[in-house]
Amino acid sequence: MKADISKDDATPTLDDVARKAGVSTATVSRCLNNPDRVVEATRARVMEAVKALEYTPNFAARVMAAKRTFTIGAIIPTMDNAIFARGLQAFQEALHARGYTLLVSSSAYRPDVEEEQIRALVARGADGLLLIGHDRDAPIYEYLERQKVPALAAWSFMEDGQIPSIGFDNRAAMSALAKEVIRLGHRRIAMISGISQGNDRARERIEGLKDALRESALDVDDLEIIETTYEVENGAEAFTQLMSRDVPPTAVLCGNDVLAVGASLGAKRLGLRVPQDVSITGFDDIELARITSPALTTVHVPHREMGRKAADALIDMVEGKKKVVSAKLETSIKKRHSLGPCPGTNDDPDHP
Amino acid sequence: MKADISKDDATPTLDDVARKAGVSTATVSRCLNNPDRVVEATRARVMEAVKALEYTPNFAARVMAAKRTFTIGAIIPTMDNAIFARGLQAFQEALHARGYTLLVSSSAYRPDVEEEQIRALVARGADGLLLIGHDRDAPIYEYLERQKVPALAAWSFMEDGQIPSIGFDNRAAMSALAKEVIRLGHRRIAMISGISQGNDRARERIEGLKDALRESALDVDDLEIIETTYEVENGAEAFTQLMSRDVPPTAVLCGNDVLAVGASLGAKRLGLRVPQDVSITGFDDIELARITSPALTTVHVPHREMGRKAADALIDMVEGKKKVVSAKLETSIKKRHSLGPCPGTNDDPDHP
DNA sequence: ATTATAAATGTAAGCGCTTACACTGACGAG
DNA sequence: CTCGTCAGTGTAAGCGCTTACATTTATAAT
Repeated sequence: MKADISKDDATPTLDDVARKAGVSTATVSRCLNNPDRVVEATRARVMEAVKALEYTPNFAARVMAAKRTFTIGAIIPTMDNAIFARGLQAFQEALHARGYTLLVSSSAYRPDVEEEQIRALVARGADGLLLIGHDRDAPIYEYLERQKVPALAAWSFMEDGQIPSIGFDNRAAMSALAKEVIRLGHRRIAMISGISQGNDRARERIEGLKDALRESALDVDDLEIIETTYEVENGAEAFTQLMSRDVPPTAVLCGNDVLAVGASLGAKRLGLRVPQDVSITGFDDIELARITSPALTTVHVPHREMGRKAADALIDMVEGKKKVVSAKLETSIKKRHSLGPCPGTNDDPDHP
Repeated sequence: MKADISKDDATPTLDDVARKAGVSTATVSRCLNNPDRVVEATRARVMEAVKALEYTPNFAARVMAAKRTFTIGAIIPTMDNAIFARGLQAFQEALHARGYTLLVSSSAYRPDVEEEQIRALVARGADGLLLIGHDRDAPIYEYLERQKVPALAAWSFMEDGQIPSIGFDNRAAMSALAKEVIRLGHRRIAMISGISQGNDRARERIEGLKDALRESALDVDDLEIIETTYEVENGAEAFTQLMSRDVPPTAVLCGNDVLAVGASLGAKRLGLRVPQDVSITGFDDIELARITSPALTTVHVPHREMGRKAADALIDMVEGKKKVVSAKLETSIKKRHSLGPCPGTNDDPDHP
């Protein structure tokens, strides 16, 4: 009795499908990629064979031959935090709608790790890359250019960056919020920021606050800023530190909502009421901002819109449709309850 | 004047490196993959060429030839929610430490999307897959088996599942929490659960509550359960609904922290104090649970440990080291402030 | 019917890498 | 001095797919 050679336990290949359908591999390939270049009857036969064999194209082989992966990579600073979650979810949905798959990896806010991940994704054939912000060394942009992998920056807007961006003006947004704080009578203002090194969003937000201070003729040198990593507990600690000063601030602006929630927590521990004793503001308007109490006055960022637009723009770049795609999205101040008039001020501008 | 053929603008290949170093492609390949099989002097020369050319191996080609990708795929129900974030972060870190890359995609809690993503990741050559829970149709497991792609389930433990799991006993954990609730005098108990269809974690948690009820000789039929998707606002709405009953519950157990925070929010809107008027509990112990007020009494799940162990177990499976790796992790009840004695009960068992 | 033209399909050459196998030369044993 | 051994390299055969080009077949115009 002969061994049954055809007992094919391995995963079927294009060749198997072709043989089964009685056509050439080219035809099978066309059925899968350009169905309209194959006559109906043949296509039906091929598709049947595909189904019968449960054929799935080998991705690596396809990539190698076609030099396209329909894969977009995204490298975000962290997954362990909701800041990027919503925008990324929208980004993925939009990609999916256009037939692309998203690969996500995180850099832990470390430039060297980010670079490694960029190379890994490019090596894996990502057709395009979504990066957060603009802060990175020139060589990596050159690398991307050499590899001809288009990249787009999000969560930050820069008119003439090395790569186009879909984002918002962190500086102007923070400035607007700070002006509101100042309008409410606050003069002693402090800030808890994320680490600004290698993070243009954080840096721009700081600058925005300074802009507002200057515009109101307040002394920028008086501004105390504590930089810390994005964790609730760190926000609490920084806040405690700030309030231990001889002349503690009456308003603490935070670089993001996570830090602001931490500050809130710090205030609670110190027995301070927000906003009666001290005002706190956030940035990003993640869900957390709404459900914490008091609910955070913060800068609303259109995360979902940003994700969606970034996806469309990036795919356009990948498919070579358009060139310049940068877009500046509008942010707004979301007034909730963590910001109030400066204590000791007689006149609340909103209730004169 | 002849065109300068050697002006190679394209990305360098193994061949280019080999030529530059004056060796064969096999040697270059060996330098990269089995450095000790090449003599020092040659290796140095090759490495120099690699550096000079800024050579990066073509991933697809490597995969195709070697049939290994050093890539692990993970499919989680959603990224738009912190439940999986921490565990996944730990998972990625552990993978990275062992030289693997993580590819994440999300299924939006939809079985059909999950299946699509599984196939996509397998096609992309994932060496192994991390899946959440055990609820999926048999054919997909057969597919995985046929493709010889090992998979591991996390966030759920099942002794004899189709695939091994690194998780915890959702049922026992919820039962333990419910017993605590009952011990505090609560008799009218309700639950807000995630959609249990296709979600074994949600289902097990419901069963756990029922177990506790039965053990305390309470009528399971009296238990009202509202199922809704994991969003804060849905938790609030479900809570409001529950409290509008003729005989509202005195304790509302939630399928997870997000829903519990929503319930809390609902209570606030209704003017109910937690836990004086009504008790609320969560599940998962994500950061949110600690910072919401009142801080949530919830089930603590060792997310980071789970992620780490899952990574190690999965890699062991991929590398064929071990076979059975299932592990049941311990959970604990995290007592905070959202659970109190039943109102109207004279005796608080903790302060008799 | 005949031929020009277009549509459908087949042929086969890679894509860039790994690896089985072949080869070379140095070394120690006999 | 010869031969077997073996470490270090080279040769070349794929891996499974896409696609330019060649070939065949259908369609339309004469």
